[in-house]
Amino acid sequence: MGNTGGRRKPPTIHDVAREAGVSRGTVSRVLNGGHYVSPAAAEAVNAAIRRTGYVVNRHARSLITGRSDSVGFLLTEPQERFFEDPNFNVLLRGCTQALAAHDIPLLLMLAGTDDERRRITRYITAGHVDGVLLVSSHSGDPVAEELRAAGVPLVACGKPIGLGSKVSYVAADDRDGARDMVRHLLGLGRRRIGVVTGPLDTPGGVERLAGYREVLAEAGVEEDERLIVSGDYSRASGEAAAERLLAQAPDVDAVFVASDLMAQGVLTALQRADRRVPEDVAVGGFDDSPAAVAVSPALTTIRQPWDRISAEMVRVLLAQIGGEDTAAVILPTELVKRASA
Amino acid sequence: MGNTGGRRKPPTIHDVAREAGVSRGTVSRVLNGGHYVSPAAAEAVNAAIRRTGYVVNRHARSLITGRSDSVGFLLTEPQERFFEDPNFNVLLRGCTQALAAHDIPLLLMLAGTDDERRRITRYITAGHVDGVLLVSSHSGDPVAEELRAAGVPLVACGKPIGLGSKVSYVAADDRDGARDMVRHLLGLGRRRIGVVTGPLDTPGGVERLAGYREVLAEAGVEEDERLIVSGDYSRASGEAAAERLLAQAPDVDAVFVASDLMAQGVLTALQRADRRVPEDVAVGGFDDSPAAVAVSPALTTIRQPWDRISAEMVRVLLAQIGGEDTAAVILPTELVKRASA
DNA sequence: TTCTCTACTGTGAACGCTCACAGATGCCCG
DNA sequence: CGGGCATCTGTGAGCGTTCACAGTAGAGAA
Repeated sequence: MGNTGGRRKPPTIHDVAREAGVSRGTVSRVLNGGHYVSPAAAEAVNAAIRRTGYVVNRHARSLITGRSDSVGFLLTEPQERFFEDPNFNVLLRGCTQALAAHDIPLLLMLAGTDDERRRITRYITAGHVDGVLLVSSHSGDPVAEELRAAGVPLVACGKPIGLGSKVSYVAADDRDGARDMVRHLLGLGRRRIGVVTGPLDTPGGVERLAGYREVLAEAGVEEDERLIVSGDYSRASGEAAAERLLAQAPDVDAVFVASDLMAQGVLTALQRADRRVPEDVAVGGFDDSPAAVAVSPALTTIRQPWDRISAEMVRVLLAQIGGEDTAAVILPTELVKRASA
Repeated sequence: MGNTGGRRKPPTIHDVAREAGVSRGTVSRVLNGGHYVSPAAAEAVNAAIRRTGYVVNRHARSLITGRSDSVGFLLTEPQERFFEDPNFNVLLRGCTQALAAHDIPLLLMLAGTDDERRRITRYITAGHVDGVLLVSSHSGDPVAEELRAAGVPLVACGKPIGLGSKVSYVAADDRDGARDMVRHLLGLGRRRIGVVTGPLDTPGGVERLAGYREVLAEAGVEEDERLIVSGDYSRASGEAAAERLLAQAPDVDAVFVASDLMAQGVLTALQRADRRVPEDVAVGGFDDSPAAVAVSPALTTIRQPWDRISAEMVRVLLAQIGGEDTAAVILPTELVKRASA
């Protein structure tokens, strides 16, 4: 097969100008906003563009403007965790589409190895993208630090935990979501409420646990360390955590699990231990991922507004690229009641 | 916060040349292969590059070479189906990493709406990417046709079904995988083997069904239309298909399901109908997705070599960009035995 | 010596665009 | 009627690179 047909040389701004009977400058002005052009000229140019099928050469434009009109979507560190997580897909898709609306392509960047990390950092700091959407649960991510230091516009998904310079971020209100869920479990009359936390070096992990603690304290339920176990958001870790929980606190009557994926594992473990859900043990998840309805009983869970998160990330990043000062954005979550609690 | 620090103007090839005491041309030669440069000059240039932190400006390079040194990863049509599919992630990651090794960024392109389709087609045909990795199960995909007609290097994942000009593709050997699975079920002594096919407007759907038929014919088992039901690769469709199957052919003693996701649904339906797996009904999946081990019993399934598929797609695409004629690549699958069959 | 060949190096032009600036036109106001 | 202003248009320069070409130097052959 091969390149049958080949690619013809595309028309340039010059061709359009000649076709429309105006100068390059006028065509350029029409292309960029259209200020200070007469209606007649604009019309002629647009017609010529249509006729010639002209598309701007972004390389030439970028060369002079210094902008690349593209942004990077950077995933650092534990790729498996995210790639297994359906929310990642929703986020990636949302960002891609939000950017597409601005005609800005998204470059996918996966920093797994140190070598990749170096390459990507160089690529970004060299100005090949205008800004970066960062997904990194890691505390004190060195790539993020370096990019921030280089003054690269940066918006993180989720609160970047740890230290260092301040970074704009967009996140769901993890703590408040956790509070809602635990309140719901309390409302069901449960008092021995366990928790399977996420990794405690991630903001989500920390915040969801904090919400759990707050509500119990508020309600006057005394805290019991045996009711607290932790996982790493994976299904398998949820299963293992639930086993530990059952061993440490056999009288548990509800579990708040910090992710649906882990909740799947918890359900498996409970089933094996012959505990009925929700009669014996109510289970609450977090994420409202597809997994939540795939299991039986369907999971009561906390929905994170991923579509809004991605849209906000893009909005904030573009604002930052535009030179504005941007702050953190926290979006509300929603309790989704299903069969498991 | 905002742009504290700001971005300094990066060094150019000119700066490097001055620093190394040579001309632009020599630096450029070192950058591109290093032929016809004296060892001394090359050394001086490399030292200067290291000292200045120079990174080539890809826009300037692209402007003159006409190459963009980037490729698009294009997903057309039913986005939900793919985004729910964990294999998609593996593929995407594999392609990104394989390209990264060549220092080529991957642009993610999602063609959902007609508007997006138009925009993306224009973007690609304008030469903003050198080639396209295409994921599209759709028959006669108009975007693919248009790209092919424009002479854009193109490699599809899976055999593009239907008509039109020939397109290079990389695929797992669906038919052979199906054969392996059905042979395995026969080997277990099952004779009333049902099948839940994928959508029959996709190559995978067609090929896997063909493999099923071939083996049964070979084995002298007479075909029974009641044993054939179809789904769309989604979990829910698998569940519905299994219900139909049980109603039409209650004596079914094995089911070959064309995807693990659907197999999950099949398992649910069988459980509800009080059929034990694998004792009453053996179940074979396809994909070896994470879902395969997440369910109980764990799925016997066919593993597709996704890591090799992505690597091959990139290899073939780069060859095609380099002007070579490329053909289809078919990779072998592997039977993974677990509890369900 | 002179001529040729190879290895290497520097120079200008060009890629397609935007931007700053200068010029032109028309209008309103003094 | 001239000056100021707003609106519109064309022109040249330059963004950072590669590429073709010309040119230099040294080695080896005639």
